[in-house]
Amino acid sequence: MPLPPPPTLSQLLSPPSLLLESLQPEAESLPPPPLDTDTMVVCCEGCRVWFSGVIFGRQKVTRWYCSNCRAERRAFAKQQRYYKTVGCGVCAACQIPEDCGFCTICMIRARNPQFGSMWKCLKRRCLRILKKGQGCGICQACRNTEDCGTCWICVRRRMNTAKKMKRQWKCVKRRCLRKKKIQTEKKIFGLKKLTVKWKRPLERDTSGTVPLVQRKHFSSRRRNRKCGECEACLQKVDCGRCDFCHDKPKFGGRNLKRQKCRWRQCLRYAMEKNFPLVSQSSSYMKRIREEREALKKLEQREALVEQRDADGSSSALCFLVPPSTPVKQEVAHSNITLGLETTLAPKVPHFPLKMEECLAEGEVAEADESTPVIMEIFSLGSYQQVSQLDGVLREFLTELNEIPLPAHWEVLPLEGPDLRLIQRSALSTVADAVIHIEPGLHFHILLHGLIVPATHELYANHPSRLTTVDEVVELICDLEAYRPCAGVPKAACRAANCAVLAYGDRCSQCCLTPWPSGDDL
DNA sequence: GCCAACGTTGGC
DNA sequence: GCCAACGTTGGC
Repeated sequence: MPLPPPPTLSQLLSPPSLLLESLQPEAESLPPPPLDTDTMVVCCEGCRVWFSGVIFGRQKVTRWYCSNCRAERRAFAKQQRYYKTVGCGVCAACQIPEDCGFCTICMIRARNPQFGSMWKCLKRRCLRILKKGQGCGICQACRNTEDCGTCWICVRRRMNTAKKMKRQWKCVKRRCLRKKKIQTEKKIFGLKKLTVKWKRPLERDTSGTVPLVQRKHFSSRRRNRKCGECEACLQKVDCGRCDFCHDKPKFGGRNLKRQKCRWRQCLRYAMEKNFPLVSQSSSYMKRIREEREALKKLEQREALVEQRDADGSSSALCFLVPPSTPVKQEVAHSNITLGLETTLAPKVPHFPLKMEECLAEGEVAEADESTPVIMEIFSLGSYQQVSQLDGVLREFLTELNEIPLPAHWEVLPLEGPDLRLIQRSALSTVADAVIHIEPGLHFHILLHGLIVPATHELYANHPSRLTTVDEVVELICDLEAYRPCAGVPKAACRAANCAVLAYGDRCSQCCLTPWPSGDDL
């Protein structure tokens, strides 16, 4: 049966609502009024025109629309409802005669034929239904159903037919006009404008007493993102390997990203911008880790291949230089690495070493940021062990080696299927505690060889699986709030169900166990 | 909210 | 004018 033609917006808009007519305040195109709440001059959220004489009564209104906009919105909503229930009958989706049988809705319906009939097969859902964030759906641009074919986006799309455009650019003539208008107004009347206009006293100083350097810093619209002192700022040569370098024309790139070499991006600026969040923001940490990891993987692969090519030997050492250390410095570091490998390898075979581990306790603190840090050194033997590790744990190992672990925690040599972290410092309350991360990322904790029972509150306070390095760090931080139960080193004093970790001297279980006489201790 | 893409700025 | 790269836009 042919569908009735869908109602047009103009049909839906006529006749105008009588109710709205009666409520219509005096419309004026006024400039933004002073912020006086008693004047009741309100800006319409739809057309952005200012109206005076608006009465809210007791209603709490956060968004207000003028009568025309309300009518438009109601008509639009009605039309959308129509598209959702009946469909426009014209678009490609409405032309499909049968359900696809594969979409989520069809699958659910296959399992449960009683499933609500109002849910349409996703492939048959009218294309004129506007999704949130797509635009107002009302303005002329939103109502255009086809690309103009003449704007620069359309032209470029035509030119790039062989090489598809990376992003799905929207035809200029189909970009929501209202969205644009609102954004423009926000810019004009919003805080941004004020912040641009406002000038620091230093900049306003015309006496010439302010040093040029300072004035230059504040007068620049572009913020100086260089401290000029950190390792990254002192690096004058692009690495030529990172994604931003690859983008540069001098490295044969297309100049699309136009960003500074990753290893030349000021470290202090990054810290200043993000420092308060560094320990809290998992997304920031995630981003940093992902960036570092992606590059490190690339360098790791290249370093391995290069070394194998150079040595022609399967026992070649794999040197991993931190990303902040540019390619040109690799030779120098290689010498250091060789020395370390030779002297330390027998003591800790196949173990990823960090520079801090090669320094005496006091020296660690003295090693500043500029100290080149060798992220990982391992022989092919350890490389093989790493590769034999569960895939997920292997990823995890890489991530753990990327982040600074809490003081004196380190990853243990790979033995068995678990990834293990140990507290090395004898001064720590949980010295020698070992966190075992099992394949599947479940974990358990051992202290002096005793397993912390699964009933311990520590497990309850953390996810059963450690899926991010942040969770590992949080676990460590929590763990360090405990100390070994007094019963741990003294089996005779230990309850059968000793919690191993306690807040006080003894866990609650051991507190219930009477201590034996001194002779038994 | 993220990030690719790109307009634009500012140093040279 | 060229070029590096900052800051914003807009699709996802």
